[in-house]
Amino acid sequence: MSDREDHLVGEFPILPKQERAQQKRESLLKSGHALFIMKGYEHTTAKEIAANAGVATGTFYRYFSDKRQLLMALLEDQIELLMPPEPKWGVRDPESTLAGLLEAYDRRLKVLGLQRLLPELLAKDSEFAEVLAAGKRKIYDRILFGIRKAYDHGLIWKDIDLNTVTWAMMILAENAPEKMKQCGKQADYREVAKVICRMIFPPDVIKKLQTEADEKEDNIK
Amino acid sequence: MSDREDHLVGEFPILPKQERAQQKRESLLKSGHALFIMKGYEHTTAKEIAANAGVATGTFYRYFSDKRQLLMALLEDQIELLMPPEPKWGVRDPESTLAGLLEAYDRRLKVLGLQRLLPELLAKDSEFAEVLAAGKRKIYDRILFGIRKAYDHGLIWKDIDLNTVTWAMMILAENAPEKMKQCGKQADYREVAKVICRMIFPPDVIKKLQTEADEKEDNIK
Amino acid sequence: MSDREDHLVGEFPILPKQERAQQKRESLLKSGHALFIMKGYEHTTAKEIAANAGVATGTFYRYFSDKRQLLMALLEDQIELLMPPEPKWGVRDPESTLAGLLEAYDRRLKVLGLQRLLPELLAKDSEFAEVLAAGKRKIYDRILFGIRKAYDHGLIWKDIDLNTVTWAMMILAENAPEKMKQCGKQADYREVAKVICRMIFPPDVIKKLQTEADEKEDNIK
Amino acid sequence: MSDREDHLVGEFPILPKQERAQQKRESLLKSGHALFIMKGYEHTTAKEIAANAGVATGTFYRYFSDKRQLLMALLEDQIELLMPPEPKWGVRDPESTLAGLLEAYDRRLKVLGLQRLLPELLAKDSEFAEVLAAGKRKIYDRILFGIRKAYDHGLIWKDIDLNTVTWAMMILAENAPEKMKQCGKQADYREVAKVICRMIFPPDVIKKLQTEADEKEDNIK
DNA sequence: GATGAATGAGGTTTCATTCAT
DNA sequence: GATGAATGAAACCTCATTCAT
Repeated sequence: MSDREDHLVGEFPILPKQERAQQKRESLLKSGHALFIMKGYEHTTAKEIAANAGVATGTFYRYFSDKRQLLMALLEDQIELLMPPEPKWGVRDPESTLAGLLEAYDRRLKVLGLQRLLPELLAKDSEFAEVLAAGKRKIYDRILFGIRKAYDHGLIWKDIDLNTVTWAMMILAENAPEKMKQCGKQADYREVAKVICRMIFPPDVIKKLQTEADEKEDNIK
Repeated sequence: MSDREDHLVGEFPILPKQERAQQKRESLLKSGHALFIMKGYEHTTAKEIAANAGVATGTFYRYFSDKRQLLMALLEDQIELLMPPEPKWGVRDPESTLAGLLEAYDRRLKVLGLQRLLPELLAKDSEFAEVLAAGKRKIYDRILFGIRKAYDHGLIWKDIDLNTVTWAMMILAENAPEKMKQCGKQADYREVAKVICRMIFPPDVIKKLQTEADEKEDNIK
Repeated sequence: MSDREDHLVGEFPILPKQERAQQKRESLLKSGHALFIMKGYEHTTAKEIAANAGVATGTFYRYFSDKRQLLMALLEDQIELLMPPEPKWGVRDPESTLAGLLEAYDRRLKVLGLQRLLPELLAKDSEFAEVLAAGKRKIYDRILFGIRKAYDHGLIWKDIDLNTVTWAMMILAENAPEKMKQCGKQADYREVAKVICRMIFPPDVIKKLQTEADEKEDNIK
Repeated sequence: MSDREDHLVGEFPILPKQERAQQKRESLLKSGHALFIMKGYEHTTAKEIAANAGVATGTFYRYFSDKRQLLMALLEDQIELLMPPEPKWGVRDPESTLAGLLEAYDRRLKVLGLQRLLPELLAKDSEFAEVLAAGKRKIYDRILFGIRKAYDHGLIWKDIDLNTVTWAMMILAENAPEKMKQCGKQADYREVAKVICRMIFPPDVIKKLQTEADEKEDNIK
């Protein structure tokens, strides 16, 4: 029981330096990732993860102290991937910009896919909550940064709370595509983007940005 | 729990059998509900639910065939409660209207609280998915109905997809308060409402509706 | 643990004197009998027996201290029924005599049907073993008595152990019909009887007895 | 158990993995066998079998999917052992022949001992019934084959049904010794054999075969 | 390092029996 | 007396984790 505490942080039992070892670690991560998404965290056994990765059960525990830690590693590895590029709002048609971002974000989300199993874990495991919150916070900060710049350029509603818009954007980016798909519709990033734009930009700004964008395009031609 | 105590004082609790049984069922549901939310579905055992409800393990199985069915019952019982009242968009300041709706929805959501644990289950249990989707669909339909009426009255952006706005509203209503709280901020329904309004109504409509609302208020005074 | 001993003998909790009570007792016995045969002793629950008898679970325990005791009662009630009538070997064609006895015995065995579940119980419960052995012994004694009389009349092989023949007869009477049926053949009591007769009577006796029997029949005509 | 001790003394037990596993399987089979016979199938728990075999509960389930399957394995493994050697009826004193066969059969039956618990299972588990019936059928066929040869040599009653005799023999072989022991007598295979012989062979054949056998014996002297 | 058999705690579920109504 | 809901011990089985090879 007392050695439980040790696991909480989830230190590497061994730093895999060899090529082969790295491969095995990767293989376990991939296997765990796939199975967690397919069957859920609780219903995936360490044995399965190992078997699916082509190694023995015991080997699992050489690379991860725990089933829990494997999930942790997945989160840490992959939450980075969700970072959106810094958006340039003034540069071109904001709806297109946003639609592009949404699609990219959603594509990564699909790859990640882990969010499905997080809610249950959050309740039990505050560390997960922290790791995840940290990741979200980073994304949030980057988006907020972009929003703020746009705000300073006068592109955004004067009388709105930037934090709230930012959260709204993230929430929509995370959930809209899945929700719509659940209802049988293909996710239409363009439409979602349009809606979000209404949220952020006053109509005249949108028009102006679009006109500018069209002109640039014309110039290019 | 508190009404248990009542019996100790005065009248003998001659409850018709059926009623006692109902009470026990309720108590199991409540217990399950609380534990599911606190510890997650997978981490809650039938034994715990029973103990927490003050009954023996076996009693659990008199009322529910298993844990899954208890959750099912919770969902079916409670999803109705989430139905928002039909909103009257034209009647008064839309931001206030919306803020009120959001707060009410969120309050009920807190009571429900189950959504936290659903994602993991949805993947494996199509029946859950169906029950839940049916519930969501109903809410969606009601919101869409309100939106459409407003649209017909020319209150809403002409060039926007009503389905998308509706989904966006639902998603924000479901997630915004929690997300914001996760980050330490008190949920500010008013701000969220404002953001959502920008999404739906063109600025002039908002202004007009607010003016009308103010006038009405003045008249009342 | 100590009160376990009390049950061993299986005293009646209450002597049912009323008509209705008797009926219920009967009904429980019948129900238990049927279910034991259909599903086996271990796989039959007290609840089922009660339900099938049309009474409440608790009522079962008013009439029987135990599931075990119900089986006991069945055994005691019914083992009597297996007692064959005392056979008159010299009187008529022994093969017919025997075939008749076999068929009757088998019919009662079918009605009883409990023998199927006894072997397992014998191991655990010496009391069963005793009750059953007592019953068997009685049957054995009756058969042996008949055999002995025949022996004294010189009808039976001089150089054979009467006990052994008697056991052989009982064993064949108990098992032959079922075994043959298991293999898809209709039980042919006549053939079994013939075989048993060879075991008991020297050929000349059989011939003599048959001739006498035929003559008697002729006389009747 | 006793060979456990051996390891403590001298050589290190480097057994190839597979062999160790085999040993464990055997040990579980043996343990299950013993407990089934001692306490009956239903009254034996998987945990007990494991404990008695000196392994953990979980280990049981590595080797057998459940109790039922262990019994199945016992049946399949051991039913072969019951196959009697092909009897040579004409060769020597048939009573001796038969007595020998009976004793051997019974000895194996004692080892097997499982028949005690089968009846209850047969009713509910058709697979058991099949496995067992198949085994019995094989034995039956072998006996019948011997009987038929003897019949063709004119050694057996002309007017008797060979199937019936065969069944009768099997039934007696299976049950006679146990039944007699139940009644406190030592099983007297010789007497049983004598009785069975009367069933099969006409008296003159028996006499002839015995005389021949005696002469051979004399010659040997 | 790698292996996978072994462990045993702990979850799920059943059912003989009791007991308040 | 009758009822059937309640009890909780005990069976079944799984799986995270360890450890001998």
